[in-house]
Amino acid sequence: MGADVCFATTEDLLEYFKDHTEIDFDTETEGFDPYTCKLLSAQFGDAKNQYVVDCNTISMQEFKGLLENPNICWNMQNAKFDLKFLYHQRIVPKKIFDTFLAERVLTTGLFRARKALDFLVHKYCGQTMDKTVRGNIHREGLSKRVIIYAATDVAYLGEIKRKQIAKLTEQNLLKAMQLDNLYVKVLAYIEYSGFKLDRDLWIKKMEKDYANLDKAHTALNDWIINSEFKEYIDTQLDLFSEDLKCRINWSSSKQVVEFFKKLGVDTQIKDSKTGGFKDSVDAKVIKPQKDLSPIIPIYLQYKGYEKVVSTYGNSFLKAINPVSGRIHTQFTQIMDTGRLSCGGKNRSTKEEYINFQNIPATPEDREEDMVYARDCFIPEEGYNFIVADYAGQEQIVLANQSLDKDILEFYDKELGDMHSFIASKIYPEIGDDLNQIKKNHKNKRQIAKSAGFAINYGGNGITIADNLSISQEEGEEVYESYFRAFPGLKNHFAKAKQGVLNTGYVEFNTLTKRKSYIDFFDEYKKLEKRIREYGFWDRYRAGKANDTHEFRTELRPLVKDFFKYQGMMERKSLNYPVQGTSAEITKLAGVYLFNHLEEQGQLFDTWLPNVVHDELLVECKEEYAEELAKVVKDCMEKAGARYYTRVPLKADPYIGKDWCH
DNA sequence: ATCTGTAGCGCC
DNA sequence: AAAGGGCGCTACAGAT
Repeated sequence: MGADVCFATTEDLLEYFKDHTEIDFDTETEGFDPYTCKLLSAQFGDAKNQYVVDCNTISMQEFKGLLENPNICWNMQNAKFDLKFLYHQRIVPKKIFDTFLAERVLTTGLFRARKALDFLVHKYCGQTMDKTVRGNIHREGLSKRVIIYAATDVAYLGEIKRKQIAKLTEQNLLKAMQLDNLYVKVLAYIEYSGFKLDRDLWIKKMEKDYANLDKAHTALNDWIINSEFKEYIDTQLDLFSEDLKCRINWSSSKQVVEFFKKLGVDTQIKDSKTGGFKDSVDAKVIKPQKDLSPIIPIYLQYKGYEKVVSTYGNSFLKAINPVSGRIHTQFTQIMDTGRLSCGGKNRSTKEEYINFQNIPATPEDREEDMVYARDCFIPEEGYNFIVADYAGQEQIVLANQSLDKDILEFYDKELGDMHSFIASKIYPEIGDDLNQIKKNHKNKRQIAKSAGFAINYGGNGITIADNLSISQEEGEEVYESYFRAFPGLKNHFAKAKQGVLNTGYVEFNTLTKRKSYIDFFDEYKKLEKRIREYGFWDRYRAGKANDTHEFRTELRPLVKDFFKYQGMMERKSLNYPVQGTSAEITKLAGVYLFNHLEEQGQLFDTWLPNVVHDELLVECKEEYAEELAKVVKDCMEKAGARYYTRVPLKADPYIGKDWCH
């Protein structure tokens, strides 16, 4: 671009933008962490003029009024990043349009739009951005070419936004986009808040985990050394040692498979990728065979400790921020179902981020003297946690979406135990006294529980049979009776399946109309076209009968792929609306809560350390806790009611010093 | 030494 | 014809 660089004062900038209702905004920083890295520049712009503020000489406080002006929408690419640096200056913009999030909303399911702006500049403006200057910002300061580079980052945002809004309108996605543009402020705040880890307790936990792992490891090796499996004993003694050694690396599933087969364990499972069989020492495969040999339970124990030692170990300590003393992780805001994900690694800085969404839940029956991972997450001195999750969030969303008469009855009459209720519907002969079923028909209740779970995720009779280790026929029978019992659900699911096959996307709900697009839909349609060609099935049958080359190499794989894709789409069509709408409800609850904190002046005094799909975690001063817990409950239920009123979503916050669940 | 794919498993 | 949804991390195994 024919750039013309000239000097301007803070007053010039404020004067220029005073009547703007939208401003393109970006920052350059020393790095990714607002606690340890400085803000270098801030760029304010529109299509005509861009201002580059040197943050070394000018305080961002000069622009606080502008940035917090409620009439201005800030157009940003990946706003979460810049927001954290603004939060660090206690500046909270009111309205955001994030071109990165808009792109993800437009292309959910297809591919994951990246955070770099150059892709969108190319896609929407046909321009190529020169990113080579970026690396020099730190070294050469605000030189002319750096100024031009920095200004370029905000020159295109307005144009991208307008073109995105046209597409969002066309695809009926404006509301989904609005929700995520509201939520990005919340998610930035969650990352900025961080989560306090008790370092000493975590070290104690690691020591105990290591000791347990070591004990299990020794037990495994001793078992081998004292066994008949001489081929796994290393007899080549070390010069100064008389110890025999076990040759098996217990962390290698390949080696353990080999040994377990010799032990007589059935390691065969179906490979869903190839359709053939493969060997596995997955816990769910070998656990049912644990009575075969005492080494199997020891191995399972070893695997458990290996997991907590490796995944939930030293990386957590390394992640503690030297300035805040807390762990600040990174979330991704829009995955294929609109859910968040968490964790990751920065490719350039090698920084590793902790996944806050899969930290082991503390078991009900705590072992004496054990330290569990969640025990180590604590509130600051004088603060409390408020832990709030939705009760049966996905189940209730499904009830509202399917409006199945009998499922509604369960909620209307507050019958209590869902699994017993389903059992009573599948097996009418056991009556409808749910307490009695829970006590006297444990097996049928277990079948109902497992079936309900599988079916909600698109499973079928065979899945149920696999899960319960019952015959295929029995599994099919459970599947059939489930849908006989809930015809409304059956009808709802049939419509969902038809929908995705017709359109190539799954629409989550009627409020936001958020969609997840099927990335292999074109391929599916091509296969479908071939299969629908006149005479295809005659050729298929003839080929199959004669086992022809064409059948093996062309016809069979084609049909196989066709049905594989169709099955995948159908299962997504059942699950995504439930999972995705639940994610939206949790996001909206977060927005309501954030707005409350902002209005009450409680931001930076009350923290949001984590969010896990259906759960919000708040950290506030002890004296706020009682009242704020009510607000949290209210925000969550209000968010639920924005989507569904037929069966209300409920939340019940817990106040305490621990992250219990 | 570094990368990629897979198995296995943690959470909802 | 296949046969439960969504994620991310760690170890191994095999490759470069």
